[in-house]
Amino acid sequence: MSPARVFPVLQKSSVSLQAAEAIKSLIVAGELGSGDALPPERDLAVMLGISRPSVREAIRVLTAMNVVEPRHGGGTYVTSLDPRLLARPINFLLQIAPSSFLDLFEVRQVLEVAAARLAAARISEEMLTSLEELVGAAAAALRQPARYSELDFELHAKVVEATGNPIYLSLYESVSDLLLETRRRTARVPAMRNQDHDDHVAIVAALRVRDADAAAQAMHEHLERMRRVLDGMFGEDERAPRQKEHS
Amino acid sequence: MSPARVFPVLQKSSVSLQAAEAIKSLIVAGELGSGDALPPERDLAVMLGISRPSVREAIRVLTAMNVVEPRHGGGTYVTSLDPRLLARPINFLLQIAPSSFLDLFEVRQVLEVAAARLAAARISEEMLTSLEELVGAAAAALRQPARYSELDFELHAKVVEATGNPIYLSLYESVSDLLLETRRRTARVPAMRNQDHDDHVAIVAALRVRDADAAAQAMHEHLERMRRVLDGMFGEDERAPRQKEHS
DNA sequence: GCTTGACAAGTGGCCTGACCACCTGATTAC
DNA sequence: GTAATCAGGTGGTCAGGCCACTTGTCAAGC
Repeated sequence: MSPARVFPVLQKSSVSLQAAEAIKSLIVAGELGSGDALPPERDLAVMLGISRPSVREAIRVLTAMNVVEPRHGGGTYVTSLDPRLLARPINFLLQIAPSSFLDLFEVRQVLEVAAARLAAARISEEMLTSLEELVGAAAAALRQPARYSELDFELHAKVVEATGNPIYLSLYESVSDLLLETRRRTARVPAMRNQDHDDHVAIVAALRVRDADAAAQAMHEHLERMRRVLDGMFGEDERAPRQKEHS
Repeated sequence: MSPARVFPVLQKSSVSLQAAEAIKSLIVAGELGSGDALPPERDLAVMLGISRPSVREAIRVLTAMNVVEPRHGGGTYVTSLDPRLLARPINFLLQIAPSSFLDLFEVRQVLEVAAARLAAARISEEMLTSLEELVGAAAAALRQPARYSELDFELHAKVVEATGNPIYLSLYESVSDLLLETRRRTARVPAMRNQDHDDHVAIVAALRVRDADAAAQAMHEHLERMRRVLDGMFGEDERAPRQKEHS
């Protein structure tokens, strides 16, 4: 028994992924920071002792992770490393998860209600005024479905943003992305927009006075109303929303 | 004003990243599933109208995301797509910003408290007995850190599973997997284990009588205790951890 | 003197073609 | 019938080249 322990590294990873790791660890070690330029691909290849195609694979991997950003003809640079950027690739996880709209909406509801509660304690003054401006703009756009829906979207995202938790935000963004179509459909009814707007006013008011329970409660009721509408649109039998329409 | 609107796509993305997206959408659409083989790189190049190096870049990106797994000489296959695997790449974020552990834990807390609430209403009799068995087994393992930690893990996952919402489960699994190391560290203290166990008993008891508020409350307090410990480990002053120590 | 234009070097984007290492299944030798 | 061998398919890597874009320089024009 005790099979390993002697074998040191066992690196089955490809050279390009090793190169990507090497660059990442330079960033972790602080040798490379936001905005810094990487050496040219050709130089990097020599430095790492590998070929240029392999270097390019490594850079592509880091590009897909939003760690690095190549500019055609102008070099490759470390991004802002904003946690919201780095956490983005989770989207794919949600896209793949077996799900129905109702399941997704339930997750959205949980995330947003909790976000309202957290935001009440942490929201900044700027964020608060910005929210109030959004509500004002929405009031003026009650008769323009597309415009209203845009503002609605922005408002909800801002509440989540106000939690100050970037991971939370990117999770919310992906859920909300997947629900985009359902949001468009509920926004089409004028009466619905009026109700929504009243709800928004209540939510922002609760945030203004930093009443966490009231904010959570208002958000809960707001989404509960929408859920009831969705329930009618996507009954039980509409599970598994992803399938081909032909063949 | 209104600058865009006319320009349709503006695809500045490289062909390899586009190819990666194309393959991903095949998976999302269900045309490609777990364990399926991708076409050989050479064929894929012809099919997508690009060169093999570009295809390889795309495959490398998907490999780094744990979506696909090439076997030298044996083809490239879609992985299990396990949420825990897909979430792994965020580790980089946790490395460059250790304070994100707190953000991540906050997400876990929100998910689990809400899960406890939902589970109280929906949990099945089998699930309930299974939970009670787990608590019993944990009581007997209070002096075996590794074993206890295993049971603890299983119990929490089961509560989330009892919501009946698969998205919840994959979100929870990925978050919890990323926090694995921190869980190991908090589980090392014997006194902590006793406290944890008492909390678990309370949670399961609340689920047994289907008291949603009590279950949520018990879960909240349980995690709140753990959060306080983590707060000490990754406190505020650990922000902005990346700088060079030499010039 | 200042601006403007063309030019050249540097750099990323992409491709062709080749060789090697590894796996698999069929064929062959025993 | 079994085992060794071999050939084809496939991923891993490299070399070298051409194109597109950016940037700085430098000369021509104002």
